[in-house]
Amino acid sequence: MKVLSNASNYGLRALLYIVSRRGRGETYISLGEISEELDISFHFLTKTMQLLTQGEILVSYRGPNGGIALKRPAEEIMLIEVVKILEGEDFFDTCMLGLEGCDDCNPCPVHHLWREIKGKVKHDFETTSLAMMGKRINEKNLRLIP
Amino acid sequence: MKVLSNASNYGLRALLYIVSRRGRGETYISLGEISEELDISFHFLTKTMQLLTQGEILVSYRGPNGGIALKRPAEEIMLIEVVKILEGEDFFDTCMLGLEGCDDCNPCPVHHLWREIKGKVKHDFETTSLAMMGKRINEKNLRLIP
DNA sequence: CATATTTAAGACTATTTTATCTTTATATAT
DNA sequence: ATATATAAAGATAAAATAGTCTTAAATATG
Ligand code: SF4
Ligand code: SF4
Repeated sequence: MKVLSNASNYGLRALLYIVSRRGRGETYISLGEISEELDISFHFLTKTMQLLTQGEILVSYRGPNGGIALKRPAEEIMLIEVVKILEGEDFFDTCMLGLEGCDDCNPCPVHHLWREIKGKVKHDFETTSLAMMGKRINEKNLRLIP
Repeated sequence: MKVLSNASNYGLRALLYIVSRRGRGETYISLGEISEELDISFHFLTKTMQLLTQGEILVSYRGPNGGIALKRPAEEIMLIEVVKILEGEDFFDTCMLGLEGCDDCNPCPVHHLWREIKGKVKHDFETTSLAMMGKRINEKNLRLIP
């Protein structure tokens, strides 16, 4: 059961890497460092992070000592915003049986199940900020690599 | 957010079509009828249903008036069995961030969220039988097509 | 037996996702 | 100025998923 694409996985892990390493003094973190630390293909990661830069999550700076950094406070960036950029705005419009053009009034046989599941995922993503995750990672010493 | 492949979607919809139309007298329902009624590619559906036949969910019969039928009572077939055949036995072993080799003791930053979500999906699939769905479909007149 | 109907099997094509490689643009440092 | 480090952009390749087409095997019927 895969709910996120690899691109999203990489993007989220990279952001979590950044927020969990804040305060070490660096302003920009290079994509080379992230791809190496997290063992993610450099070029693929680059493309993914470009989307987040275009999506106003990150700012980037070229040249020596350049890299990427959060554009806004980590407290203000909810996971849902990241996911919507990487997966598309319609991420939560998809359906369990792949049907279309339906709502609570015109449900398919699994709508009641799907509604709850999708609701929980959406709620989780809406209420979790990068700051919360960063704190959690450091406090519990959680891993970002296999 | 897509949790099931197209093959699973088609397979489930076909099974639901069968159980919601039981008792009309036919023993076997042809793949041609199903693919037409549900607007699913005939050949693709055929391949999918072959997996379910091999997986002891269906029996098939060739020749005129042939088709497929449930091998066991609809009460005994839980959705999880179907999904595991079509998606693989490891369907519930995948992870939110795509990491591997982890469990409750070695969690990644989103493990607590993922655990709950995956648990609910698994529980839903484990406790829902084809018979329950068939009854539901007929009682509430639910649709299987877009 | 001959023919029509239906599933089984597998080759083939198309699309999407994932990954790699190459080139370009921009900034820094010497 | 020149060399170096870095992100941006885009071309190309590989792999996974989805879909189509062809042929074979089994069965029923006349
Ligand atoms: S009825 Fe609900 S679960 Fe089914 S396809 Fe529509 S929105 Fe999705
Ligand atoms: S820690 Fe949990 S959610 Fe994270 S990758 Fe492992 S099993 Fe999946």
